[in-house]
Amino acid sequence: MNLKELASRLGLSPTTVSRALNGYPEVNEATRERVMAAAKRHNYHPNTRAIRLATGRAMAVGHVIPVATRHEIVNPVFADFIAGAGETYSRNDYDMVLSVVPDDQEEATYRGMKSKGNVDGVIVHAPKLNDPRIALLHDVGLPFVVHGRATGATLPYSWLDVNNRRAFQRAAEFLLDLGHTRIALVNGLEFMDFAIRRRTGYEAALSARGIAPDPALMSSDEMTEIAGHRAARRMLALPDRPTAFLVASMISGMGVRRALEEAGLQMGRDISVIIHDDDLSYMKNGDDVPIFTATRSSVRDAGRMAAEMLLDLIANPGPDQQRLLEAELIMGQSTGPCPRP
Amino acid sequence: MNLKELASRLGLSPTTVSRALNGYPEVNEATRERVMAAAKRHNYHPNTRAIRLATGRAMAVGHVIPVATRHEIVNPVFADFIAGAGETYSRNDYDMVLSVVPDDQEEATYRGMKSKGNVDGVIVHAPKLNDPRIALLHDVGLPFVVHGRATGATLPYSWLDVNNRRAFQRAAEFLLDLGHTRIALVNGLEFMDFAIRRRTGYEAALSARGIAPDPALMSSDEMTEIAGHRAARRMLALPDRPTAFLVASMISGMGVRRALEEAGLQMGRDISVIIHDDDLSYMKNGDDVPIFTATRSSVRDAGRMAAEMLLDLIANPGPDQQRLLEAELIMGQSTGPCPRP
DNA sequence: GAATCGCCCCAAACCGCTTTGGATACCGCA
DNA sequence: TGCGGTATCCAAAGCGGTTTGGGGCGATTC
Repeated sequence: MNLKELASRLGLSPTTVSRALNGYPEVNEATRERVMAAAKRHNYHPNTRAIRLATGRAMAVGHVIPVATRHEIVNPVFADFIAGAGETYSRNDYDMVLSVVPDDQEEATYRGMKSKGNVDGVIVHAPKLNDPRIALLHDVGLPFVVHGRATGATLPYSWLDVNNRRAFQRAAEFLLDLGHTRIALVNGLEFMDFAIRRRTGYEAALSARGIAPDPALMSSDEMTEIAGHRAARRMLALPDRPTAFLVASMISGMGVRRALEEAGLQMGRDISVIIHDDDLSYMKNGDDVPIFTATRSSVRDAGRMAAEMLLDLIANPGPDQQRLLEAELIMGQSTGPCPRP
Repeated sequence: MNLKELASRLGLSPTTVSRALNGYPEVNEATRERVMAAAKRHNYHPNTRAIRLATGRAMAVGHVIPVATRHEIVNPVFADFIAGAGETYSRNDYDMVLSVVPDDQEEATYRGMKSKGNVDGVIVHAPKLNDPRIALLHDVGLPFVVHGRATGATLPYSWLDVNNRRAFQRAAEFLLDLGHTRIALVNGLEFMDFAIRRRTGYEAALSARGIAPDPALMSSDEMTEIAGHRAARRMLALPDRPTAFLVASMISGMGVRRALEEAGLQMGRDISVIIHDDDLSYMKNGDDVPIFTATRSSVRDAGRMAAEMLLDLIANPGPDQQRLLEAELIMGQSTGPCPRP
């Protein structure tokens, strides 16, 4: 069942039927209803491929996932972001196309998307320091929204980010207020922009209290259980071990917790831990009472909002949009006063 | 730069240029090279939208992710499967379109995909007992491959699955061989087909040794850290507590481990644990030496293979294909002889 | 009563490619 | 010399929609 056939069944021209279905004014209201009814009755859905060619719009947005030989972006945070963005796309009848490509083909992929015209815009994931993708996408001329920010980018661009600096600053201050001075940072990889911001927030809080950040208490690694465990274990073995941990993710936090348990330390009493909680749907920080005290910001909501920004940008190409989200500090059972005042 | 323009620059017809680029024989080899060179020089990429309309193929496959009010399919396993499938699609110039839809709109989504024609086939995720999607997709007439199997389905269909039953049977036998008799099963939700198969494998192993499965040692819940912890804690509090655990996933396993540590039990010595390891890229079961003894099967590889099966099915619609993968039993540090012989 | 105006509708062009059905030129061969 | 065959290319008709540029007709205006 296509437009032409539907039109002939109705004794109308394809033009009129198309207009009736798309809400154009130059069609009698009675006719429109007749068309609508017939479309429903015959289960007519316009062919997406034809619409796309005729309108010149892809009605789709791309997410490029570089699959690296070295570091994986395919991480649990990504899954939830995608889920959030996908909800927005579905609501707006857009398709989400995911391209999983070797990281050395990322540039070619973006250029190809533009010239092949299979997407109207893209979301940029996991920006790095001086991320080259921003200049690239400007050059290519594809609307885009960055999830996060790229320190060092000279060109303006649209982004949505969590205030990572402030979140970690507040978390550190909270620990300081509890009397902790030996506060460890178990950070993500520091070529990732968000990790840099978190470190600066942490350092700022310490410095403001006259505490010099101790490199021995700072680690930067992948946000896995293993890496979290490894970092915490090393730090706990120090002669002047930390009394508190600031940890980059829920998963890292589980590794840290394992190290604490191995060391016979009780979380919340002997030692404090604050994690950053992306509020992942399948990895909740506790049921009702949070396990970890946390800086929380739903990455799923971020996905929803970033997608909305992008669709808006595609619909009316205007000035760049920015949106900075604040994380909330959630009180859990993993923090308490410093046992060694 | 489009085909027509490229053709006129070359002094050729669009027909010839199209044929030259697509490798058809009815074009002079010298001409073909001239065309190829010009295409490269002018950075010509055929418009995807036009190709799709002209050929009637979408060059895309769909993955429908129902986002439930009740249970989430957006889980970490899903992310890795997608990554694997995406690699296959990229290699074959197919797009992957993800549809995140409320679960009550799943049927409408599949039907819409067919009539709107934006995908050539779909992958079905997380099949349930008597999954209605199989009959639906038969009805709709969209090629599909199921990741897993749906017990109770009457129609034939293509699938790729891990031999979950045998994996859990072997794991249970391994524990039995170590002298364990009180073996607990921390399973996933049992409306999921794979969870049912795992349970039957577990039960079969016990029954074969004359041990009646004890309902108190069997739990079925979401595969989260929290749920794993909850289940293990409950079982450890039993008067006749288990000496070994068979656990559905890496994440559940982390919850189980937490419960063990709380109970002061050392994994591998006081108590044994075997998990199922999907070999997730960001949640490895240890670096070189596995943390957990595990039944391992890469879900990423599964994604790659399922996608290949689907593309094959689309290219040459033939008989259904099935593929059953065996999990390997990986020796880790979490198992040992039963301390209470 | 003629000119003007809206309201509805339609024919046809167009989006950029593929594919069918020739057309032309040149070849070898009878 | 003439004819079938082959190699090479092209014009045009699609794919299934959207959109432009009217056209017919009854109502309104002068």
